[in-house]
Amino acid sequence: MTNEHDQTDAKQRILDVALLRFSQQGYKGATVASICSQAQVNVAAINYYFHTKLELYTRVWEIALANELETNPFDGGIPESAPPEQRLHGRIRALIHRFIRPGAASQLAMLIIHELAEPSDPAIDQIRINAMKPPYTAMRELIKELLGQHATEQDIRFTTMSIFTPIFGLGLQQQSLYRRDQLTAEDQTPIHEQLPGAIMRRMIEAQGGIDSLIEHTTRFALGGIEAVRAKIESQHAAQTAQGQA
Amino acid sequence: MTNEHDQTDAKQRILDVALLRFSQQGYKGATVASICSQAQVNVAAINYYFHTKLELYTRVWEIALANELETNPFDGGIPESAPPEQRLHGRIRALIHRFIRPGAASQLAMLIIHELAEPSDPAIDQIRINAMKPPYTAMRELIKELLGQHATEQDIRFTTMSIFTPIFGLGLQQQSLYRRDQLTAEDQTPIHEQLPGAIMRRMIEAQGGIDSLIEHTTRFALGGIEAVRAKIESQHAAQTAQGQA
DNA sequence: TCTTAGATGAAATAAGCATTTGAACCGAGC
DNA sequence: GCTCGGTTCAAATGCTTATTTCATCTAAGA
Repeated sequence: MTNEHDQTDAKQRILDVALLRFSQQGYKGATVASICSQAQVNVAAINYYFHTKLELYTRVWEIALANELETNPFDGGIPESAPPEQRLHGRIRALIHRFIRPGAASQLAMLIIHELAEPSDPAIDQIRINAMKPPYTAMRELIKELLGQHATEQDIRFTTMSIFTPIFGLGLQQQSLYRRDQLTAEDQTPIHEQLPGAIMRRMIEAQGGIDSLIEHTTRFALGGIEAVRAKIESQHAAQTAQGQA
Repeated sequence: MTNEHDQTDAKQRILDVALLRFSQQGYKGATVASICSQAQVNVAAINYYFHTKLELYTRVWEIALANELETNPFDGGIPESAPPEQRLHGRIRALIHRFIRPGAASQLAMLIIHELAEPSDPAIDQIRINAMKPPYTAMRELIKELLGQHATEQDIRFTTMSIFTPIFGLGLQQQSLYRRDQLTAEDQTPIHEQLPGAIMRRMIEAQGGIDSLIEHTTRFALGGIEAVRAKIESQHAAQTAQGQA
């Protein structure tokens, strides 16, 4: 029978630790042995409760995704009725908080970044798509609205990419630096502190840094959108004129 | 004595193959055994000529960096005397060609992306900085010029990041998809083709896609810069007015 | 022709990893 | 008290790695 009350049961302890380690170190980086030792269970327990490491990993993704849906709305709390500029600001704020906020980036975001950097197994593709597509699609629709009715499919996708990718990319850089910190022996000078990404990290970690980043990213994005919109309209005007001639 | 003329000598064959494999698969992904078999040498040859895998890897970085400096100028061939907007366009074109152009991204760029995704060893930090800092610094100076004299350090760095990171990030996404292609068994439907990154890949690989991306990125960047510059100037005007009051 | 340093090869070594095994433990129900 | 199923454990297994060893080959110089 189950061993009920020795603190939390083994299965739950494994899940808790696995969620933490996979999000910090990725699938390969977090070894079965390290997870088990931290969860204070024998290695055989993983096989007993989850069959394989990969199955444990998919459980962790499911949990992280469920946690995220429960706590962080994609729209940053801005209602659909608000003007699109304000909704963009809300979404960018939500994304930056989720992917970049020092020490508080969501575990799902960290899992996504690890998978982006180092795809682990096709088995989790479907759940990965479930996690990534909705916020992307929502952003895409918003961009479409902001670019106006004459925007082509390419205009919309390229613009969405221009806004999304730097946030992903910056999150990745932060994680990369974190992993390098881990790798560097204590007595060594962390030479990678000279990398542009490290300077960015210091700015983000400074007082008010994350809010400045949100403001900057929103402003930059709106400026970029405006430029693309201007091009779309001038193109459309030219085509209309030609059509009339 | 040396075995001179059996085609090219073993050391060179190892270097050629290693450059290829490390840039495609990263440090961990490219195994000593696979490199040796493709170079048609015994595994002992790597130890004989290079001591360790890590030393071979640093040689490869040195070679990739030297190749890059020889063939691809950072400025995209636009002279310093050209207007800054045009120089930005040249730099963005050079970066996109280097990091994203399908099938033709430079080996140095691919090495950089792999290191970003999965840092291998502090031993190559210095050479990595040598490879990344000059183009970043050059871009940073250009942005500074475009933002005008009242831009703060933070304005400059955030803006540079907004232009640089999407190009890195997109290159990373392309590599990530490539690696996932490798991982997926032939008889399986590549489900990851539904990911936003895969759609982007198809657009880039289409006829004229890469040029459209360059045009878009430049336009978006200039729009973003303009928005940041407007904020800087209005802030400065407000401060000056306050100073006078 | 013989010597010898350089180069190559097959096999051994050692470490890290996920997974499996089979015995031991433990507590509820008979 | 005894059994029995769920649970835990230490140790073994089997695979993939980089690295080492040492015997063998090769060709230039004496």
